[in-house]
Amino acid sequence: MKQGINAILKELGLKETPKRLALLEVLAEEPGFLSPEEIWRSLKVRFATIGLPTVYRNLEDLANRGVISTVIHPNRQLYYYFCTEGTGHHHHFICTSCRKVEDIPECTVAAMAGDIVTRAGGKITSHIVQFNGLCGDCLTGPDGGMEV
Amino acid sequence: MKQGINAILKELGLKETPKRLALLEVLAEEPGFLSPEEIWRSLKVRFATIGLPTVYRNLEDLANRGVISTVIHPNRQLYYYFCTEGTGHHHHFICTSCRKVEDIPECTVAAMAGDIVTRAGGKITSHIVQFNGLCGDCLTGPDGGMEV
DNA sequence: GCATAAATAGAAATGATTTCTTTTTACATG
DNA sequence: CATGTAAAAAGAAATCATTTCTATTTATGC
Repeated sequence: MKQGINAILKELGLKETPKRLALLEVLAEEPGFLSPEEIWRSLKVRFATIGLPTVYRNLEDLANRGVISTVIHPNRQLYYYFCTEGTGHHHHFICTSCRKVEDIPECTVAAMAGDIVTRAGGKITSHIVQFNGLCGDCLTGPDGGMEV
Repeated sequence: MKQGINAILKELGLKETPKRLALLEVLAEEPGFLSPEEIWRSLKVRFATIGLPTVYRNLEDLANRGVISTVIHPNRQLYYYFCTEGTGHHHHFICTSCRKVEDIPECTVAAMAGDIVTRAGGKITSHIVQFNGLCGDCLTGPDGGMEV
């Protein structure tokens, strides 16, 4: 597994720093999602000095490159998860109690809910389905997609 | 329209305060989504004294009761939108440029994207599809769904 | 080994959101 | 119409996740 991570970092042009590797190990060993602060606390056991900004920076970098994935919690905090499904874009079902993460195959939204319950046997309390982008006017208009 | 709002508030057991009514008017007249602070600035024109906490409190109350809906922006801020579709649960396509909000009917996720582009003529840059809930273990386990 | 760009520490700033306490107000009731 | 009461609001302050900044350190190619 460590070989795999090394190779991934090399591919992405990221340096193999001890802290970055440790951060990935922490995430890889955790079955559920973790908050930046939790990861930081875990890393402080191994490293006398490690700053929270370092954790945030690495998490953001790795998420942007698709190595790890983000979890939007109902409490609006950001959590991170090492997804074994690889870097392909897909969706998740998270348990807000034990933090387990299950992959969701593509299917009808309504059917998705039913499918999740069938396979995981749980209960869905809420879901977020939202598409972001530029509408036709903004795509072709004079200001051509300026972010607000 | 004002009659409608009055009736809605009465139904929900909310008092018809001038500021709450004005807040709803601001949202109703706005075609896109607004941030709490933008709403606050708009209301300060009409009210010499109105606190930002008042705006936050009202927005949260109204959203919890389904009168207005929330928009999760990629920047992780919370925006609000007066949805003319009524209180039924459905999904949105938001334009991050002009803030237009379009309703999404239920259909396949992949098809949804295509459908949105067909009807709105825009470009989808990202989307969030995430189900939240309790997995089977947590639902039936000893701690029976304690939130983490 | 050395140069260099990337990565980090540590402190500080940011900024959305919430909390707290006191005062005001809507409205049901008499 | 007066009034008691619980909801609503003001205003100030706190919270807290996240980001920014500058100086220092480190991984890696040559």
